[in-house]
Amino acid sequence: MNVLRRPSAAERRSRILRAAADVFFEHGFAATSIDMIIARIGGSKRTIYAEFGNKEALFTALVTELADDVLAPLHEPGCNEAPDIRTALVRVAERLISAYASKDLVGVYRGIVNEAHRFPHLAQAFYDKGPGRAARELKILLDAALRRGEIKPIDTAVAADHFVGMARDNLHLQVVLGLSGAPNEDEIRSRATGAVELFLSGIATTSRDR
Amino acid sequence: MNVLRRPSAAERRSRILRAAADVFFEHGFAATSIDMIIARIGGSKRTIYAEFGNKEALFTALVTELADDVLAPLHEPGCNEAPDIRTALVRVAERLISAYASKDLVGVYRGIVNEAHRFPHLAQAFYDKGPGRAARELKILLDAALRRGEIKPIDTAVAADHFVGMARDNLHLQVVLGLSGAPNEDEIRSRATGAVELFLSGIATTSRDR
DNA sequence: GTCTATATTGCGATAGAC
DNA sequence: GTCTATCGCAATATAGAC
Repeated sequence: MNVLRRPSAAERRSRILRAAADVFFEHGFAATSIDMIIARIGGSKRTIYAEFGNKEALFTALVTELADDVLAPLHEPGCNEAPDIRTALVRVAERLISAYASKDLVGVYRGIVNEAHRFPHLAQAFYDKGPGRAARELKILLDAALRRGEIKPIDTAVAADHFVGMARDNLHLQVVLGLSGAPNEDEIRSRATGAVELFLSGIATTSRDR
Repeated sequence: MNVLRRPSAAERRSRILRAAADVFFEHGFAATSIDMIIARIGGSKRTIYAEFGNKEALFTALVTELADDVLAPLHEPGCNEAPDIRTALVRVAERLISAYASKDLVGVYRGIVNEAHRFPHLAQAFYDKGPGRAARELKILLDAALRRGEIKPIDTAVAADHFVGMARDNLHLQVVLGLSGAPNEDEIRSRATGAVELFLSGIATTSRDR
């Protein structure tokens, strides 16, 4: 049953995390046993314990690493280097909406909501890395636009929160509740431009029309 | 420890629901036993089973009835009878924000996110009664304002979704994740007017300044 | 209190790396 | 050949269900 080549440490680790994610997301933290993960990928419990230490650490690792992967596009260099605030916001909104509707982030979100009392530090880390960081970076973007005179003098931190809220939207909620699948490219683009249009025409000094 | 007067059926029912809510919200559906509820209010398991049938039905009842209670202010008569769209929106936003941050709604939300796969109909009902209904009623409000010429010709359904998203906001997320307590009156009012200002200046035909 | 499930650990055997 | 990671199984501990 063994493969011929011994997989690298990184391969092994990510295989474990992928399988663990699938099982944790389907059954929840408490109802997931290490054996269920082993059943999917083979190998020995000892390998998992050697790599992660214990079940909580495995859960923590998969939550943080999966969240990092999903959210990475939001912080790519070049993300903030748009010619104007409108283009920059559309780009951010598309990535936000897409991330919020992704299977992995929804799984992570559900897991954290379930286990927030058991892993308070994890809930904090999730918020800081996701919506918190998005709002912080957005505030920087807005401050720059403010200096360039592109937007009205408003509280940019509050505006950033509103924007992230709009991007999260009822669509994210429907996905979290299992009422809707992931949106397609067109839907994401349309929602992103719509949100930016609404957001911008509110704070732009020059009130453009659609 | 017993009271002299036998409580009415309605009193008994709501006492059970209150206790059940507290226990379910603290431990989650799976980890809650009927005995834990009995331990809080006394009485017999038979009373609960006679009233609700089983654990799932009890959970369903408390989720729907608590959600109804929390969301009732959103649908009160008079809510839509404001002199202008701005006043109406502020009123709606305050009630939305307040509801989203309330202990009961957050508890219900967590429970449903946990058990969405077990109670798909419940997730659907929760969405329809809460964010879905709010967006529907908001759309009616916006359509009326549109006919009165108060706002630009936009897709009012999408705009309503955006508004509800703004109201839900990072604040709601922080409460759900246990990172923040309920906001006070001032914070709610300030967030509501801020969101409406941002929202309105985007869609109002006359671009007012703050 | 008993019983079951499962997290966690111990250890000899083995397969690939070198 | 040695060396090391991994495997497979067995054993221990413990928490919760009944």
